[in-house]
Amino acid sequence: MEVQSALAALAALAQETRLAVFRHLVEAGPEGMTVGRIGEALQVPAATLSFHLKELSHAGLVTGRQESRFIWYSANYEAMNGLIAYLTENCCRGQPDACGVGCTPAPKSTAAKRKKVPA
Amino acid sequence: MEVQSALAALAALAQETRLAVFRHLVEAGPEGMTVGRIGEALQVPAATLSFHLKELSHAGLVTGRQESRFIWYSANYEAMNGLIAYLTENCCRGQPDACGVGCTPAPKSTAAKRKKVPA
DNA sequence: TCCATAATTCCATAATTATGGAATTATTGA
DNA sequence: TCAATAATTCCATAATTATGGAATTATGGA
Repeated sequence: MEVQSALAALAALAQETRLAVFRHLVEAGPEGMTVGRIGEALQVPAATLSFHLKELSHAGLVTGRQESRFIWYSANYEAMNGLIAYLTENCCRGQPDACGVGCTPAPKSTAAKRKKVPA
Repeated sequence: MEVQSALAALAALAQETRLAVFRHLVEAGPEGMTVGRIGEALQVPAATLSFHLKELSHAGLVTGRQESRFIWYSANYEAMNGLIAYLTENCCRGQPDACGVGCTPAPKSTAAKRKKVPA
C-alpha cells in the first residue's frame, strides 16, 4: 500500500459516521447492505450518508454494486488488511519479539465480546 | 477500544507527517527516538514536529519520556493493536471463512519487502 | 407513459486543522 | 550564574471538511 492510499483510508475512517458505516459493513460480510438499510441502522440522513459513502468509496474502503433499484455497499477487506499491514510494516525492524506487548494484533478478537465467566 | 479513542487515533494518523512519524517509531522499537532525530530523519521543522507529536500523544499512539535534555518518543504498540482490533472486530459476524479474501491481516508482513524470486 | 422509491448532487454555513518563525521554557555542563 | 542545546508554545493565515434540506437523477412496476 502506498502512503497516499493509506492516508486516504485513514482520513476516511477518522469520522464518526464513516467509521460506524465501515464497521457495520465489515460485520455485514461480502454481500453488504443497501444504502437505505445502512441509514436506517445508523440513523443518518440520506444526503449525509451519500456524502460519507462517497468518501469511503473514493478511499477504496467500500465498493457499491447496483442491483435493481438498490445499491449494495460492502467493505473492501483487502483494503482493510492492506491498511493494517501498512501500519505495522517492519515493526521493530522485523524483530517483533523485542517489542514488549508485540507487533501482532493480539489473538484476533473476531467474534463479539463475551463476558468473562468468574471462576 | 472505545469509538472516541479509535477516532482520535485515526484522525492522528490521517496526516502525512504524523503517519510517517508513527511508522518510523513503530519501526524503531520500544526505545524510540528523540525529537531531534525524528525531525532530522523526516526533515520536519521543530515547531511543526512538536505540534504533530502532541497530536499523536493525545491520541495515545505515542508516549514521550524525558531523559536528561532529550525526550524519547516511542510508539504505543498496545494502542496500535487496539485500533486494528477495533477495525476488524466481529468481521463477517465472526465467520471469517465466509469473507472471501479474509478478515485476517494476511501472513503478517512484518519484515521489509523482498522481491519474489522467479521460479 | 406515469408514479413511487432509491440514491446522489447542489449549496451555503459552520467548524476544524496545518503551517512554521519567533519567543519561551526546561535541562545540563562549566 | 551563565551559555548552549532541546523542545514546546504562541499566533495569524490558509486550507480543508461536515451538515442536511431541496432539487435532481436512476430504476422498475403498473
